[in-house]
Amino acid sequence: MDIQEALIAFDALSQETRLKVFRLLVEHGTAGAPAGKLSDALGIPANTLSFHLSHMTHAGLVQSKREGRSIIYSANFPFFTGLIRFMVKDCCSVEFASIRDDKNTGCSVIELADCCPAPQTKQKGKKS
Amino acid sequence: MDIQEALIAFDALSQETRLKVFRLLVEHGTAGAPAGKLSDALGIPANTLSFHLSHMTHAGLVQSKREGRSIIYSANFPFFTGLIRFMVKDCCSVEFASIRDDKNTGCSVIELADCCPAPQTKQKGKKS
DNA sequence: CTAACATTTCCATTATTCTAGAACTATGGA
DNA sequence: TCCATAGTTCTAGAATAATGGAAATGTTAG
Repeated sequence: MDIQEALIAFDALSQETRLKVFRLLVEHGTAGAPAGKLSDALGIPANTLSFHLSHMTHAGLVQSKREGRSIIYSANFPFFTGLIRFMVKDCCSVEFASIRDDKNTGCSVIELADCCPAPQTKQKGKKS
Repeated sequence: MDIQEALIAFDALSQETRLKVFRLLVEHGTAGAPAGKLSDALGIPANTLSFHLSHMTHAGLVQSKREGRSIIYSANFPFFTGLIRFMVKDCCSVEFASIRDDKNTGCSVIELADCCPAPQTKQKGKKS
């Protein structure tokens, strides 16, 4: 993920209808849901939704496949986690968000500092 | 962080100048940098930058304080990590991104699945 | 082939956002 | 006080994005 891709991804997520669509698709998991179902669920005209879905597809956030008369949309999870990785690596400071790869699980492990307005009473193992 | 806040945050990050400003501020850490320095560094007219900084401040991404004649802007790291938390908790599936609190360190620990295009039967080796 | 269906494309309208010149406000120094 | 410096606000035009009606496309069933 480079800065230009991230920009387009943020843009896709910065509109209420699109963010709602994305969250709805997340609920439907990798199986996804047909455009009409999303349109019904959100009460948005099919053509308007189609515009937003196309926007999100272009951004990389969702993908689609035809299944009979329907077109099934689904969230592109690897892309979304890629965006999170970009935010941690390239838009934050290691003091607040660090990332490392866990060789055993093959996962990226992110630690977010719990730097809240009201610091905990114990808080002894704090670095920094 | 609720959906409305996240929307405004994504909007703030979805514009090239603003994302560049944020990344620049991240480099300056908690100390931050005066508006003029950002303006010079990015080659953007002061008034245009001011418009974007105000946008970002309203979103919660940055904060400012006056210091003599300068106004020092800095990244709001807790807010930004809050946005990452929101993305993991409320915009993703546990299969791809999980989050838990580490009682010892007081940090949130996120695990991002290394979900590659070709899901092998077993994947012990790391691939980049 | 025709009809019904699911979705997209085309188009015009409306709304929002970006940009930068000019004017304005706030601060510190002589 | 007057001046220079540092930023912000006002303003309006240009550019971009969102919306939904109507028409077009692609798919399946009869």
